[in-house]
Amino acid sequence: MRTYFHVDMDAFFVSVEELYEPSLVGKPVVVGGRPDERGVVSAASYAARKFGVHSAMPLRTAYKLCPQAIFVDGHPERYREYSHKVFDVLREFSPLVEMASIDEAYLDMTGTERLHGPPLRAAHLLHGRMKQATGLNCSVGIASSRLVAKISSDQAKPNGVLWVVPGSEAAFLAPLDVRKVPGVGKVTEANLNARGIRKVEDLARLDEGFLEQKFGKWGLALAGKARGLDAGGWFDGEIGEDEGPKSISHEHTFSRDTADAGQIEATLARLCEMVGRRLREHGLHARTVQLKLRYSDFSTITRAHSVERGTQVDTELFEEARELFRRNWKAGRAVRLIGVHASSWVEGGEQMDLLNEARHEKWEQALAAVDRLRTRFGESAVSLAAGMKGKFRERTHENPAGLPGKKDRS
DNA sequence: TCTGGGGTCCTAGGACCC
DNA sequence: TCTGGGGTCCTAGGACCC
Repeated sequence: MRTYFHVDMDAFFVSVEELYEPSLVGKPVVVGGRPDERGVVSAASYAARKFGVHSAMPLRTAYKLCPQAIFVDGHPERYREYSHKVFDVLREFSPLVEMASIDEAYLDMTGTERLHGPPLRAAHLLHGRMKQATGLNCSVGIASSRLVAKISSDQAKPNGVLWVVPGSEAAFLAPLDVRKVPGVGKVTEANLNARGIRKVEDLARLDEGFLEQKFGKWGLALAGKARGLDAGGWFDGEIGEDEGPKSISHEHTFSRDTADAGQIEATLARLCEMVGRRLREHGLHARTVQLKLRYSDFSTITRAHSVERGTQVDTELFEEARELFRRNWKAGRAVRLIGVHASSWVEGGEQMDLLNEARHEKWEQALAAVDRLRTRFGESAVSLAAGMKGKFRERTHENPAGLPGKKDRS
């Protein structure tokens, strides 16, 4: 029998913003951008949630529901910094910690009783220590499987601790909506509801074979989940393994749909620089470059191309991405979003003739210098020439004329 | 002026190889 | 002249998570 904790930070982004701006505490706060921007809510304070505001909701909708809310931009660097602080606290309680996302983690607490006492005591110690060290509230779920620990931390929110005692898993899960099971989203919920399956107990009653037949491999995992088992899906493998990213991507939604090829390609260049930079940071070479295009009607296509040897060079990524764009964009059709996605890592530097090798080396050296400049002076300090071909940057509230600013000159 | 951005995993079809 | 499988890679799309 193992003991797992699932630790989930409460309204994480909002809480971090409150640390920087204490006057926000207790108020309806929406993190994600201004209410007139294209975008969705990243996080809402509990005061804002009372008005029906929740994450993933369009900002404009949030504004309609709660016009008095304070809308703030997100600060990913701040959240990453606090995520590291959270991790450090968790490591005081177990060597086996896995951050499942920026604001939640699994701990394998098996065998830590002599150090921290029984699970409930350890959880309360952790909870207090978290507040003391980071100033943030969290909720802790305790169970014999990661799946049940995750569901239980959700039930414990906000700012609570909940232990599902071994043996009581089925009784704990039975009355919950199927939607509470991680992996059951809108679509699966609707499919299950259409068959009269609403609660986890309805799911648990069903035959495994039936679920497998109806939902394939997923149905089998679902049958296990209904019984509180980790097998399959996101819960395989040991806690604490970090294998690094499997893909790196950046995308941009224009504040207004555009059919201006210059503007779109300039944005594409910028996205390739961002992807390239992160590939270099991780020491990765991508063999596959994928372009994503979303049109005004929200229809979305992806087009990918794989090459023999990988790259981490901005211009090479851009060549691939631009080629995909030119081949697949219907000229004149207004674009809402464009994205670049890199994947399929390979060891770099092999199988290149001497000329290309030299050129490639030069680029890598130049980019290392560019990365250093960007670290010192900010992301927009240096840009690919192609990125400037659009001659103007997108219009934003900071730059209503859409003109290149001081920061854009290189 | 409804619908972000960064990810993971799964499915399914076609190419290609043995 | 009729018609195997299995395995892997590539591509496109979709569900889901935070």
